[in-house]
Amino acid sequence: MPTRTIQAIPGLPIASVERETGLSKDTLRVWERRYGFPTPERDANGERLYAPLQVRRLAQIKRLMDRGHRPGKLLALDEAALLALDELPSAAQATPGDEQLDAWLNLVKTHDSEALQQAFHREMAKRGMARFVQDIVAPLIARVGAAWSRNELGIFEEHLFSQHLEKLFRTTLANMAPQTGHPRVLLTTLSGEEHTLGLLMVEALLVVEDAYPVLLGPQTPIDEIVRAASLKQVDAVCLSFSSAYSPALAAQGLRDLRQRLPGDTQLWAGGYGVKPIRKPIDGVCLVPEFQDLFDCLAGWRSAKDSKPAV
Amino acid sequence: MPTRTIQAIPGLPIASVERETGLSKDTLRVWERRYGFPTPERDANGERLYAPLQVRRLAQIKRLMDRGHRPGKLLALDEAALLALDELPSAAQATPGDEQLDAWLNLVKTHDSEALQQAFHREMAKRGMARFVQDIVAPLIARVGAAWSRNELGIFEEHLFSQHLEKLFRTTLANMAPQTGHPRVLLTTLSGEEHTLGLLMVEALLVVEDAYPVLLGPQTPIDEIVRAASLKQVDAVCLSFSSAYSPALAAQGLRDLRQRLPGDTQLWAGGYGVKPIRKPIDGVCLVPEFQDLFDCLAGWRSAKDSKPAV
DNA sequence: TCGGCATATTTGTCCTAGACAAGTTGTTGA
DNA sequence: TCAACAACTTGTCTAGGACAAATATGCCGA
Repeated sequence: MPTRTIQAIPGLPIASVERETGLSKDTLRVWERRYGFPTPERDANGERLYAPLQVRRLAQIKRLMDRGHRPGKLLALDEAALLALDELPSAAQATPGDEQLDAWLNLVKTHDSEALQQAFHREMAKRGMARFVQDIVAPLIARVGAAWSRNELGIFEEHLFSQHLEKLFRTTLANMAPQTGHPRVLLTTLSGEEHTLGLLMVEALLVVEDAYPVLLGPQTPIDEIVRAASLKQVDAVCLSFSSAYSPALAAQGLRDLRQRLPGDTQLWAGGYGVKPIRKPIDGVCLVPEFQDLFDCLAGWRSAKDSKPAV
Repeated sequence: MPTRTIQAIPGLPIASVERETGLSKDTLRVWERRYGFPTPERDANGERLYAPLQVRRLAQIKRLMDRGHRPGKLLALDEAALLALDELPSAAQATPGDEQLDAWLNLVKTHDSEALQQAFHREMAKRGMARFVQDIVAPLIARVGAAWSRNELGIFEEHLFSQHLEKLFRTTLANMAPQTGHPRVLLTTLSGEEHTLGLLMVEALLVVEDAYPVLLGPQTPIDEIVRAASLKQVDAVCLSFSSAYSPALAAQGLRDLRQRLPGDTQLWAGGYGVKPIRKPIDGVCLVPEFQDLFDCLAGWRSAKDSKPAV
């Protein structure tokens, strides 16, 4: 068993830094050229070796960029200013939320898996699925995201939280076993959007409303969505966009998909990622809030009633 | 089943090809330079646009490389020879349940969700979890991947198949509810590796062996893995790598992680992605096959017995 | 004062082409 | 038959240069 020597780490090669920070090799090199940071050492072969401290700072800068800051500014700042930014101005931090949500956020922070799982089950039984999703889960996810960007909890806690929710929804849904129901709705995301939780929440809401969701998982290319819609004979396709997804990309993707989908197949788009889309897209139903999903559903049903035979 | 028609898009940019095939941009460019394949068009700006057919072939070549073939040979072959290679020598896996697997593959191709789900449950009950995973699920996943590379089924079928497996494992695991057991094993993947199925299979095997898995989900940065291991007090960390993950990156990541993890915490690495790693890494247990997982487990338990008090 | 539009800057990704180390294969000699 | 050495293969790194998409800034008219 090797004794761990602290100083023994000369530095990380560029590939490791890419993996750890999510900044591409090209970006790392071009930052060094343009801004003079980072300043990696070189090994005998002239290849970059990044000091662990700089890697840490790069990760911090990446986090701030995800909050909307621009690299040009961030890279000019020194250590202290960076930390100050990290603490302070996370936009809508002052959500005057319930104490209950705060209590739950605390369970997430302390990785109290058992308590969290129990609380979830209790609250779902108490409120019913629809209200549970809208009043608890969705706000809590937003809360956790905000806390992460404020560096109050790490990726580890966030992953654990996601896993608990996924487990909860999947087991609950498995027991509800929808073998029928209308409309039939295909659930997926476009390539580049990996978040599955939104889909699971929608699936849960659809099931309790006696619709028939077909969960396809994330990241389906557009032509495959079209093929799936046809083969599974769905009445609607529902896409989910997280806030990380570029609104322009989302709008473009929705237009592309709308064009290739049969006219009588509805197209719904939900999630935080569609909120910034101002202009309505022809033939696409934007569902920024879960409440709107019920409107879509009702809309389809009344349309169906007016021309019943298919 | 008719071969699916390739859509008339101009071509994929290099970044998309990297994502789809798992071949790095550098590799794609150097192959073009050295072997004259692939031969992408260029857009108005001189940037590469890869024909969908060539992307498919690149993915096929990658698959064959994971089986041990060398790129120099593969890239010199024509379409027919490549397909022949794809069929033949992998049949070394001529598991006796061959016809059965083919029958199941057919269920995947025809999106017969109900029949597939039923067959899964029946077979799991019949064989028990361990044999079910090793004899059915793992080969079937390989089969589906091969069928995809032969263009016999699309992403849609593959996603649907994955969703069924995920549902199956998650519901089964939820009911087994491990609140105790040893060793405690943290399950996750490095950043860049998104596949969750491997983790779920390992979790299932660990639970039936009376270990205590902690499922963290995919894409955890190294320092967060270290923090999670410490906070959750695990005895081992188990990473999963799919065949798309670059072996060099995997090895580098494992070395990085090994260095930061406490010496008494074991590190296991499994999945198709570790098969091409020849050189053993100091202090890391490579688990290319599920069978080897049991050896790791037994190894830990005998080591623990020899110094019981902790 | 404010919204809309044209211009300027910022920024990530792509390009070429050369180099080299680690791994694999092939050959020679004991 | 097997070890040692040479030759080849192959992925990843290097260096700037270039450009388009995203974002910021300035300007004009209402």
